[in-house]
Amino acid sequence: MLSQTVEYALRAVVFLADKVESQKTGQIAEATKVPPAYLSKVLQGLCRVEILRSQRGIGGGMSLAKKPEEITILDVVNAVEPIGRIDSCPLGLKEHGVQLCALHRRLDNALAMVEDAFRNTTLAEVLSDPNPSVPLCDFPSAHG
Amino acid sequence: MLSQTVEYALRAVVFLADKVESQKTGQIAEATKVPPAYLSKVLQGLCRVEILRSQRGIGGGMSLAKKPEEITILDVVNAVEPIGRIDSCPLGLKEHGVQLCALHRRLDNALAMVEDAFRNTTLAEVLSDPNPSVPLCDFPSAHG
DNA sequence: GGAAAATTGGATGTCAAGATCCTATTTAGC
DNA sequence: GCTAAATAGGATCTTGACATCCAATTTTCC
Repeated sequence: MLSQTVEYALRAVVFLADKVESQKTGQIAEATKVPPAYLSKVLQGLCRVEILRSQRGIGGGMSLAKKPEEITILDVVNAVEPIGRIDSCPLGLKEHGVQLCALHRRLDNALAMVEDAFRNTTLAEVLSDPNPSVPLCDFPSAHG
Repeated sequence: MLSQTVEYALRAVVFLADKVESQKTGQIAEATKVPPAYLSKVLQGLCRVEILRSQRGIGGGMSLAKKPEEITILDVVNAVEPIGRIDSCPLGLKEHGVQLCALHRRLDNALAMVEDAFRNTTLAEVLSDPNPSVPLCDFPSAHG
């Protein structure tokens, strides 16, 4: 239900949120197990919406454009593939104004719950979660 | 975030939940504004999991295989495109057992909320919703 | 200024979802 | 049994998501 690209993007930003220096896309790709060439495109997209910042040339790479406390899961998801809330009748009929029918209102409520959950979770919260499994599952807690 | 096919399937079952007689796929397609040939395939899938029942020949068509109180949104969604809960680390690492990391646990929690919401909504509830917009937006309340 | 290191972006390939069409099969009614 | 009405299912087409590759551009360091 969540696209592969969203998953890739989230892995990358979580990985970067833990780092103080910029990281090359190759490093990020290896750590997050994402195809490097494809990850490159995904990261470009995240740069355009200013979640990431890129630096070319020697010593360059990718880094967060904001503090981890200022980036939410929703920011990342929306940059890649918006949740797609239902804001008007998908059948296109306007007979009932903006009010959704029972079916679509319930579907949209579910989407709203997801959106809220994502909006209320920052990268900082993910990193500080007292979960014995470290983010991305396979990283020892080597920060830097 | 919800696939087009899920939307089509839900429209069809909600439409049928309101009918006592079986409906031809062409009628369903027209009412729900879904491409007829494609809807046919979707309905076939719903028959296989026994959400719908089909009847060939003159006077045949599609009808619910169960009472509207016994079919949930989740039943329909799962028949077409399962929610895709995250039950193990997407990176494939097993170092931390079955425990998800902070990122994936939060993503899975969001999926769980959707799953619960869908499991707790039957077609009967959708139909009896006191919403001024009738289901599928454009149907007058002509039952039959 | 030249070489090496990195991202950028265009072109292209692959595969599954979405969609269509046509024939086969089943069924009701005569 | 024959015919008309309906679904079943196979073959095919189209489009977008996912993915790869390579040349162009920017940047640092010497």
